[in-house]
Amino acid sequence: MEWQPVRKTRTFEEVLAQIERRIAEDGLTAGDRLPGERQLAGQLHVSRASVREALRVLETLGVVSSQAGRGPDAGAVLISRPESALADLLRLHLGTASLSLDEVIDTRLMIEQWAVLHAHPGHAPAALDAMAAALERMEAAATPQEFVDHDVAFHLGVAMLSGNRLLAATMRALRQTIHAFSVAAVERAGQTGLLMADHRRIHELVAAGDGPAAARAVTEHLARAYPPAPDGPPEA
Amino acid sequence: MEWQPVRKTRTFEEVLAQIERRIAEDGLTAGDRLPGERQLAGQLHVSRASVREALRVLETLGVVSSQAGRGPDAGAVLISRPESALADLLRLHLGTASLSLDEVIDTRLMIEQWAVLHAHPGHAPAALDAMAAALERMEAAATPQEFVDHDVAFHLGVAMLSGNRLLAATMRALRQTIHAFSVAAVERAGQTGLLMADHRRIHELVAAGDGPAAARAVTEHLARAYPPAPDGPPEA
DNA sequence: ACCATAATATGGTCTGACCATACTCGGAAA
DNA sequence: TTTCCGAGTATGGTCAGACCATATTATGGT
Repeated sequence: MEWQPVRKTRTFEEVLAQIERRIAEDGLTAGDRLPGERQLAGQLHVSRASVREALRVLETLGVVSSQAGRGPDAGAVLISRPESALADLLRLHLGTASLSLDEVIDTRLMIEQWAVLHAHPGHAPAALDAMAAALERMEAAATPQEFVDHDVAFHLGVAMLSGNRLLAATMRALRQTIHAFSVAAVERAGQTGLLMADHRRIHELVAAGDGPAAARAVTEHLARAYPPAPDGPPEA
Repeated sequence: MEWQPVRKTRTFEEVLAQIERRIAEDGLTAGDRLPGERQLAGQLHVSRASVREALRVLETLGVVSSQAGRGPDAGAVLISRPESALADLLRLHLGTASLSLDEVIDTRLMIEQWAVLHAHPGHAPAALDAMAAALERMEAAATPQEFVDHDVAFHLGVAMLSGNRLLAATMRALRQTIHAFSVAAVERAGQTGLLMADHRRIHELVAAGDGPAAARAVTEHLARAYPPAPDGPPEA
């Protein structure tokens, strides 16, 4: 038998847990501030260095953002833009090579099909509203950038139809990548009329509760928005 | 007009970049070691604290793992087990409430159904092998813990059928959560005979290339493995 | 040859200090 | 009175040096 090394927890991990707990219990949200480093260190009876290591972890996790020289109110700010951190994470995990377009699109297709087929009565209305709002803004968009901004919001709304936060989180995690791909696609396509028609159709079908038809519409839409995959597998 | 504050890079970020560069240039892989903290600090002419903050970031990203007291050969080890970091990320992003069982199971179901329906001829053989190996080990498992270890490996194999690394990465990200849930489920169920029969059936159907039937089998399996959801939505 | 002990190097932590920045507030100038 | 400028002050960022517990390696005695 082999002895397991007891895995003594390092103090910054304890600090991390306490901060997380505090965020949860106090219901802190984006924009709220944590106590200053010295204050935290004092309250938790640890050194400032340990507090800083914990804050560094929270920062790479995309939870807080620190800024020097802020006034007496002070401390790390809670943020809520985890996408980039998650994207970095994925990039690092998958090795040097970044995700292929196919992989991202397939995943998108999977999530959106699932979402429209499993729209949850309790969550769908809010998602439908978000989709409708995104549609309006898309119409008024002047630049491809702007159009894609709202396009992403629309598809995020689709992902939220089922009320499954994990799906929405995954979609948000892919936001950056999707955005980059999409701007290129829209600029290549030039006109957005067909895409908008697809969007409206999807929205209508979901609103009418016709999941299967919506799923087909989603499939067609993604096929139209992104080149039909020339062929030839990327890897040997 | 407002001036952007030039965002002076903090020294630990510079350290981070240098370490990443070094890893890439020297072609370091899992198991290789970085120089010790003091040595790194000396070479880069920064304090040990800055080096440690950088290492903490790399640790959060799942790139390295530090361990105290190792001999003169030294430093942080390169690893390739990003799952826990990703899991933490997701947990934090989704707010104070952790994911519900339903959300995790639904996502699993979505991924596995998609995977068996879109098995990629180039990637499926390797995944099938992994599934078969996991099956054998599951039979020999003595404890629920052990059984679940290989069960998770089996389902990870399922997720890899399509060759989409994003799906596999997501499944890996959920590994910890699934593992915890599954141990409880297996202990509750007591006997694993039915589950093993499901596993074998899924493997056979995929091997035979019958995606639709495999998808149905996956659905049945997950329904059997996890209680049929009493009812009553968790949130108001 | 073998095993227990000492030496050594490492990560983990703490203390106390200094810097540059950003806010606050009081007093001088309008 | 109002406006604006400057000192004061608290913050995050960084550093140097120290101590501890642990893990590896040498050492030395049996």
